[in-house]
Amino acid sequence: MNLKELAGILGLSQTTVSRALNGYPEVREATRKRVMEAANIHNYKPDMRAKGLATGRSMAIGHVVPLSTQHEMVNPVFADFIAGAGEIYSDNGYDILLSVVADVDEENAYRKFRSGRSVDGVIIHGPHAEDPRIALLTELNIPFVVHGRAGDNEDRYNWVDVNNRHSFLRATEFLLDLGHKRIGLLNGLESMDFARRRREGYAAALLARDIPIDPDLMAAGEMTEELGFRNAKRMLAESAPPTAFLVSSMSMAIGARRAISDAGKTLGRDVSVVIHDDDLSYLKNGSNIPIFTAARSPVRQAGRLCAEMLLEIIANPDTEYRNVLLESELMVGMSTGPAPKQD
Amino acid sequence: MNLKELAGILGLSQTTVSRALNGYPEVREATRKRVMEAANIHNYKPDMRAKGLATGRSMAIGHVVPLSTQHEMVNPVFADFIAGAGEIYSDNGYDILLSVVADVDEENAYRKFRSGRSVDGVIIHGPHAEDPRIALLTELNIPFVVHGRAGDNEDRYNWVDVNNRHSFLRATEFLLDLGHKRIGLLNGLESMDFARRRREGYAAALLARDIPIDPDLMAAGEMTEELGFRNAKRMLAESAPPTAFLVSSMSMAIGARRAISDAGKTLGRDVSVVIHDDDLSYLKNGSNIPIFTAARSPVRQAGRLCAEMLLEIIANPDTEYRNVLLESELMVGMSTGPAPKQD
DNA sequence: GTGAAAGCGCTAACAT
DNA sequence: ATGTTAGCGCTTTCAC
Repeated sequence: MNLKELAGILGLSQTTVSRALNGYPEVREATRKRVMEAANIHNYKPDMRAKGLATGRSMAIGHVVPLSTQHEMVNPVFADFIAGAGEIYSDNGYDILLSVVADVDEENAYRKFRSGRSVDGVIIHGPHAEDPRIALLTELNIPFVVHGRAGDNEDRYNWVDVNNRHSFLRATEFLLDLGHKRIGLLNGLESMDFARRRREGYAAALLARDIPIDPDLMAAGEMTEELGFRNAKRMLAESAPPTAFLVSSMSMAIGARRAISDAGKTLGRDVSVVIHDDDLSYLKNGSNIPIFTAARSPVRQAGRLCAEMLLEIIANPDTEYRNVLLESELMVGMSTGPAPKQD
Repeated sequence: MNLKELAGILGLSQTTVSRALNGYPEVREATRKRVMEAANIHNYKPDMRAKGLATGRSMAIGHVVPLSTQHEMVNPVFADFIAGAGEIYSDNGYDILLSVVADVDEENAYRKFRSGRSVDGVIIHGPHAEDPRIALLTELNIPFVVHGRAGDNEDRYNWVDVNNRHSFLRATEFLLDLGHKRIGLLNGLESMDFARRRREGYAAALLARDIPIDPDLMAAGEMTEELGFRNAKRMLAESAPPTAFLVSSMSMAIGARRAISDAGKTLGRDVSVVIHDDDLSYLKNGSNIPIFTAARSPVRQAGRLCAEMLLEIIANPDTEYRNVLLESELMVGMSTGPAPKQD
């Protein structure tokens, strides 16, 4: 069933039917009602491609998922982000066009989005410090929002980020307040913008209290359980091991937890602070685990905000650059120590 | 840059340029070469919508992500599956069209795929026992492959599944061989086909050795760490607690591990067997954790196979129904007990 | 081997 | 308030 057929049945022109269906004001209400009903009865739904061809819109948002040749891991926050953004998209009739590509082909994927006119806008995931995609998409003139930030030109593009620096500063202060002096940092890859900011926050908190920064207590790498385990283990084997860990993801925290347990440390006194995604269910009960506080990073909410921002930009391209800085939420899971300082 | 412009530059007709670009045989090689080069230089890429409109193909595969109103969790294997399928898709010029919808709207999402002609085929994720989507998609006459199976009409649709029943049977036998008599089952929601099969495997292994099936040792629910923790805790508190656990996902295993640790059990003797996804990095070192063997379920590989199968079906619609049954791989992570029986 | 023209299903400018 | 017509950018007969 297409427009022509439907119009034929109704004894109307395609134009009128189209107008009635798309809410144009100049059609009589009685006609609109009749058209709507017929469309329902015959289960008419427009061909999105033809619609796109005619209007220049595709009603889809592009997300590129790079599969690294090095470390084959899908961005762990991707699913949660999509869940949040997807809510907004479907409320507005948009779909997601996913392009899974080898990371070396990423640029080409965006170019194809552009020239194939297959999307109305894109979201950039996992920005590096100084990310080339910003310049590329600006050049391609395709509306985009960055989930995160890329370096320091923060006023030259649209973004939604969580305050990673402040989160880690706050979390470090919290550990310092508990009396810890040697705090191990298990960070993500520091080529990533978020990891760089996290380290800055960590370092700033230490410096503010004149505690020297020990390179041996800092590790950066992929956020896997394996690396969390290995790096924590290495640090714990040093002559002056850390008494607490600041961890950059759930997986690493689990690895660190294992290393702590292997090293025979008593769980109640070892502390990890983890900043990560929405699932912090493990905090909701008072069990005896070394992770007892976390900075909850609202990934799903970020997804919603990115999507809202992008749709607005698409609808109204000439607005100023916009951005949102979310605060993560410091959560306490058990009470073996004082509550975190709320600032 | 569109076809018309490119043809203009070359002094050829659109037809010839189109034919040259799409590998039709009737164009002279010299011409083809000239066209290809010009296309490259001017960075010509076809408008996919127009192409789709003309050919009837959209070069996209639909995946529907239902967001349950009850339990807001994204299918945990989704990211890994997409990574595998995405490889195949992008090799063949396909993209993924993702529709995130409230689960009650799922049927409508497929209907929109159909009438909007936005996809050439779909993958069904997380099939329930007797899944209505099979009938729906068959009726809509849209090519599809199921990741998993839906009930017992296995010869009436295309599917790629892992042998859940056999995995859990084998894993249970393994625990029995170690001398365990009371084995706790922490299963997924048993409305899901895979969970039902896993329970069958578990039950069959016990029955074969005349071990009664104790309902108190079986739990089914969402595969979260929280539920793994709670159910393991409950079982461990019983008068005759389990001496081993069979766990249906990584998250639940982590929860169970915590419950075991809380209960003060010695780690070396408590056993969990987990069947889950690709990331089993935690097994690669011999640390002292209660999870020491796992059935590795090749999600990414399943993604590849589903994608390959679907593309073949799309290319050749009149083939017989096809299916692939993958075996999970039983892995041993530490050697506190005998190696698993390989059968 | 190449080109002209029709058409895919829709929207939008221009009538009436 | 409704209809006519001309595209959107591509593929695909049909002609030469």
